[in-house]
Amino acid sequence: MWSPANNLEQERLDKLNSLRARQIEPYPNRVGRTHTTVEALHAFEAAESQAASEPAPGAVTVAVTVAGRIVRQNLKGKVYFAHIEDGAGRLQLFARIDNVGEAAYEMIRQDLDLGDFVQASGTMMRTRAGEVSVLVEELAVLAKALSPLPVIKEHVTGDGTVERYGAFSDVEERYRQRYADLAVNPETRAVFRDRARAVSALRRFLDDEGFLEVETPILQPIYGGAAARPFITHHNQLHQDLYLRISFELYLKRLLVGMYDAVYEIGRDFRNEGVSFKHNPEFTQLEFYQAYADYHSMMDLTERMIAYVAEQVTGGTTITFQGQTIELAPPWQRITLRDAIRDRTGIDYAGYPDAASLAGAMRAAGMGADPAMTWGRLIDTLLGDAVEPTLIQPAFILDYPRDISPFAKSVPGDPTHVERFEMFVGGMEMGNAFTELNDPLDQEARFVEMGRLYSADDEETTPVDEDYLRAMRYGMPPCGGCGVGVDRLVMLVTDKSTIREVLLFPHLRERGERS
RNA sequence: GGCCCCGUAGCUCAAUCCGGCAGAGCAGUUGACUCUUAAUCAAUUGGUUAGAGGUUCGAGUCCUCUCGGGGUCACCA
Repeated sequence: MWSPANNLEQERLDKLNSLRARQIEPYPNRVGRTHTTVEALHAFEAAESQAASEPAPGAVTVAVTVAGRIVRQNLKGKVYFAHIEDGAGRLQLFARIDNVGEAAYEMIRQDLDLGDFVQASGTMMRTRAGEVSVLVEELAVLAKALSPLPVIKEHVTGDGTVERYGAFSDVEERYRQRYADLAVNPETRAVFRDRARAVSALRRFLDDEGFLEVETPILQPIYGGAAARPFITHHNQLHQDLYLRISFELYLKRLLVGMYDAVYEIGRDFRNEGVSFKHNPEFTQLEFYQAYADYHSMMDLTERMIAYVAEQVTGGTTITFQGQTIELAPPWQRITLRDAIRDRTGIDYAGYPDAASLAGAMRAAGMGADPAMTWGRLIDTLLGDAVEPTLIQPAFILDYPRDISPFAKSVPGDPTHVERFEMFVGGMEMGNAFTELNDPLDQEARFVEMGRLYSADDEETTPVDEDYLRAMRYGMPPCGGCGVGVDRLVMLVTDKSTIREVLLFPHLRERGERS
């Protein structure tokens, strides 16, 4: 059973008990709200301007009942001012002992705290200072707050800018108690409204392009579609270990075998790996697959989609990300991986066709090169170290080494490369796409090849998915597929430098007693 | 996982360099105030300085370990 942790909570508990002792229910079941704060304000302003246009202006009477959380209060002798906030906005309450009576005024004076939810009934008016307010006739507690929220004071200066004092800014506490962060920091609420707008824009765009939204298993007997360590869980009754999915890829492509032309899924992937400013153990992924398409048409579609999302969230395709101006309107730069690496490092990896010679060239250029890495992994290292950080403006990097891309079709006439692109914006990888491999025998060979290449670090092996191969043997149409990291996309359009700022409840290590 | 930085009242922060009574603002409490809006004025409560151990006459401060967070590197398509 909870008990007060400090005098602030003790005093609030005393107030709650005092209310109950006077037969005032601090958590009533029913609310009688007639207007949101903003509706009340607009109703009054409309009535005011209508009255002003009439020949003989009379008193404006707009009766309302509003409800919200007390975010500021100011007791001034026998009058009381408070601002309440609801999901729509803020509104001032103005209560006088003459209007509400002595008993109610005593409750206001003694028992109300910042953070309490209240309901106020009265008529709209304007204070002498000009602020539209509710002249309160009745005031009721809707929910007593026992713990104090962080206190933030705001000062609106002459030019309309809001100065804030004592903002709740402790990063760890903001994440651990996101509800408090959201309650007191409107800009945090704005981030997650923007996130919702971004996700719904993705859906709208793909729906309009004729894609079908589907849902595939999160619990999978065989994981695959990416190189990542999975989370393992267990089904008790089936006596079966299951994996939390690391990608949707193999299930979505089964659906193309099943004759859907275009499908997408937005959902959670889980990867049992380190956390960083752009990695969380669970993250939101968008994957979409289109039959009769290839990676060129996926590029066209993807750049239009990202530009659409930016436009829907920010109002335009030119955005500011971490101090840099980024233009997301198509067309985006397209450059092969080989050219991009040669531009940045002077190394043309085509001249070093095996891992040993490439690693030697990298070391000669002063770069680290893990001797255990395959040729493709070395190239991937070059991409990550030398190319990725330079890609601030949106760019597609094309044509990847075959051995790190087991689900992509080869470039015609070039057995060492596959038709694959990754897209980068703001120095971050935002997505990954292929001309999807639909040759079942080649696919089987790739599984075997991957198993051989990665037997050393077996946890990242892509296991052979026999059911997926069976599906492909029924015939899979040529298709393009693309995956987009939704969290990173949201970082981009909300100008946040870490993924935790765009996750409502980012993963944090468990903490002991303090809470 | 390595390295660096951080953890003081409900919130935001001082005091740490160079060991010497643990402070301020907001919030709270009491009082004054019938148009305030960072309201104001007066008085006042509130601390296991993240935790454990050590050095010292004396530790928020120095040392060791633990916990948590941030950054960075490693890892990670």
